[in-house]
Amino acid sequence: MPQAGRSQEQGRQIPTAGMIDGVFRALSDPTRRHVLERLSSRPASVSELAAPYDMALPSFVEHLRMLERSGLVRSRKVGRVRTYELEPEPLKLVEDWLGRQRKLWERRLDQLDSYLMKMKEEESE
Amino acid sequence: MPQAGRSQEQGRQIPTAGMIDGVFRALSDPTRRHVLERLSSRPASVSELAAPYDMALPSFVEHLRMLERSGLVRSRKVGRVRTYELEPEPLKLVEDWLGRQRKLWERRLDQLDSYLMKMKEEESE
DNA sequence: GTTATATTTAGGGATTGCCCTAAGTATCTG
DNA sequence: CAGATACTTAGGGCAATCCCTAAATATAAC
Repeated sequence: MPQAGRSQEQGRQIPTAGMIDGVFRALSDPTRRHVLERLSSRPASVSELAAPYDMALPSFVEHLRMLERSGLVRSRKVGRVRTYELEPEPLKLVEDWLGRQRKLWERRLDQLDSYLMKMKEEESE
Repeated sequence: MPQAGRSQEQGRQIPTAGMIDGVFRALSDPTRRHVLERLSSRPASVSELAAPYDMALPSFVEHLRMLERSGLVRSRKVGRVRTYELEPEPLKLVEDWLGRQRKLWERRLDQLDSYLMKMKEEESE
């Protein structure tokens, strides 16, 4: 009996250094981001996903392949229909990087602010 | 009297739909991400930034240009030295997208979990 | 079994990304 | 002003992206 639970970790990739590159690149295209948004409500087939786009099917499918290579989605084929669904782990990877980075940036800019504040104080003394 | 404060908003870009593409693409290269990390401690010149990399200078400078096109950094040239510094706004853009997305994904997966849970219950009755 | 449906494969064209070397320009230093 | 320093410009190669059309394959439906 085949299981379908999320607790099953088949095919999950180990977060390589290079993996984050692929996730960012996958996210750099509006079509692919829209597909991900679409998939956040429910899994969908290739043609369902392709319908809104004025693009030849093979071109569109290439986007799906890229999303799958990046690990952001997974697909299974049943009969003649391939269904795609989300895989949220990689997103956390890049979110972590961004969060970490933003904290550092803000700290740095706060330092700059207090430096400028101090300058201003000393200036007016 | 030239101001230096962060409160000055010169050259800030309006968040276009296409801007987020550029930011994600800029972040998709490890060299560029490292540069950003490096810049989170302090501004730096081209050669300071290039030093750690085993790469011809013109190649490296191309990365810097891409970072600047994306809006993630800004540069000014004084004498023969060009200095780069961070520009945190664009990062928030992509962080927002990711945060929004992750919430949707998690909701979706929670729904899946409760669905599977229900299936299991009904199965064992 | 023929026809419609859902992809997939094959191949090609334009643009961009990511690297290089070689030679320039502009500025600083002695 | 001569030489060192800090980039900048010019040009080229190779691979990947992002789009296309035409034709194949595999399943489903009548």
